[in-house]
Amino acid sequence: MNIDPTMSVPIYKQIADYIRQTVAAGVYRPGEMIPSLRALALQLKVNPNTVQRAYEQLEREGLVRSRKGLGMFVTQQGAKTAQTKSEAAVCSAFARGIRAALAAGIQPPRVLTAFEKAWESVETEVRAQA
Amino acid sequence: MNIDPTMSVPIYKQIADYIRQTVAAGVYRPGEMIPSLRALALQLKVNPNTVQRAYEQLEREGLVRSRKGLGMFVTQQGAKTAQTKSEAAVCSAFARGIRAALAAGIQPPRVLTAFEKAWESVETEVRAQA
Amino acid sequence: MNIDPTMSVPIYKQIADYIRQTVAAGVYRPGEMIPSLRALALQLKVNPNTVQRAYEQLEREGLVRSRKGLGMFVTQQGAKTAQTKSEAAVCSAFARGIRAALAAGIQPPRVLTAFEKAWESVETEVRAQA
Amino acid sequence: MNIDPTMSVPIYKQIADYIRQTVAAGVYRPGEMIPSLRALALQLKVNPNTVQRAYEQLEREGLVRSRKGLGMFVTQQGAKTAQTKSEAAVCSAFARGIRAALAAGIQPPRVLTAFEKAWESVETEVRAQA
DNA sequence: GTGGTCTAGACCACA
DNA sequence: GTGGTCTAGACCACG
Repeated sequence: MNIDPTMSVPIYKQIADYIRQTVAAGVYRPGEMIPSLRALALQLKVNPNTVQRAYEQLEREGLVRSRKGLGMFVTQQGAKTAQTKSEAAVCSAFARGIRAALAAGIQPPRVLTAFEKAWESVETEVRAQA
Repeated sequence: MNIDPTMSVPIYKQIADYIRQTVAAGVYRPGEMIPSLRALALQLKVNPNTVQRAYEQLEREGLVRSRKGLGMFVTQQGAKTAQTKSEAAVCSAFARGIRAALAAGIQPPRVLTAFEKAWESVETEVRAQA
Repeated sequence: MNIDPTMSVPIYKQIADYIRQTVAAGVYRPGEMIPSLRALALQLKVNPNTVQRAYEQLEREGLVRSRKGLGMFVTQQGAKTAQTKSEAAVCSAFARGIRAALAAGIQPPRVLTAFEKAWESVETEVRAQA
Repeated sequence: MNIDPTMSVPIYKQIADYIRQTVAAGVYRPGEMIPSLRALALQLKVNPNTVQRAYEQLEREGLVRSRKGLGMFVTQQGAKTAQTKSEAAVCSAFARGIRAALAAGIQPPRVLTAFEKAWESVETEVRAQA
């Protein structure tokens, strides 16, 4: 997992996004526990309050549920919720891009080209990490 | 033009993006003046300082050049700069979406579906405005 | 540090120049935090917004990086950037003087004399402060 | 004569500086008339008010004196005044550079190097114009 | 506590 | 009229 404290995206959001994507991808299944607050804070070398804030948001989304003294557990509908949320985020990012493109007078074919270009650049990133 | 003060994107950035897209679309051509600080502030019902901040950023990007007592003028390379910047913003939005999709374990075909869905939703918006 | 609000150079630029020189001189090293907005504003008796404006410029130059909730930190290449920028500013001031001198028909030997005179006057200032 | 309306130096100051340097260089001698307000405005394609402002400043400096209906004439002590003023401006530019250099921890030998570099760059400019 | 944004209103410099 | 700077004071987001 990669947390970059220098990015403009706040740390707590990076954490929440990461957990949500992980649940959506099926790494943590309904009923399973996600990493404990303190363990994750230690691993990422961030303030426990920051992790807490991320976990609060996930709980508000209904993705996980805290059981006192035990930890945070993925809810039964958690996987589905995570998938829906994640897909909505993806759609929203695409919509923002398309809206900006049309406003700038970029023609539809060129918008598709931009999409392909973005795709390739992401694939290159992924390969570089591996 | 639509400014939404409730969005997380700061107002001054929304204004800068709007002007940049406008220049990219050829509404204001090199050598022409963009709306005066106060005029735009009145129209958008925001503080002149906020518009100024947007204009400062555009000047830093080399899109416009300010002349005291006269106004802000689109530079010769302004149109090209605006197009490049705008396209980069579009690509970046797409890349963000794709990255999030892959992280959430969404399969490539479904990513394309999401893109098409986003496209349609934007088209619906545009029609609604017209 | 001396801020002179009566000078034609805007205060926020004086502050930015001061911090840049400080970083160039090695007072703040890469990874270290520069004074907080409010602290510096109090010390200089200026509005925090004015200091912020200076800090924004330094961040744009890549000298520092802001982390919300923590402060502004000198980047790894910050020291080098600061030195380069500072030296460029010095050269530019000299060039402006030389250009003015030649335009006024001052002969090269007298330009050198003027430079020596300026040097002595600065040394006198420095001694006076100490 | 070169007036650049896009520069940060205000136009009226560019004009005043130019005339002052010209007088210092002996192009216009005491008792001679400098170009008429309207003629210069036409030639430089600037607002006559702007030229007027430059001329007002020169008159305040005691460099020229207006004779109603005739024009602006270089005063008897005008040449000397212009030379003094010009030299002071040169010294001041040098002093600013030296002050910035010392503040940035640049060692005296390197300051001299910067001065030589500036000199060469100005000479290159001059040759390019010719 | 940190930085970031916004408003209201002032004053200045410039053409 | 134009843009540029500054203050005072508010509210928010982040750690």
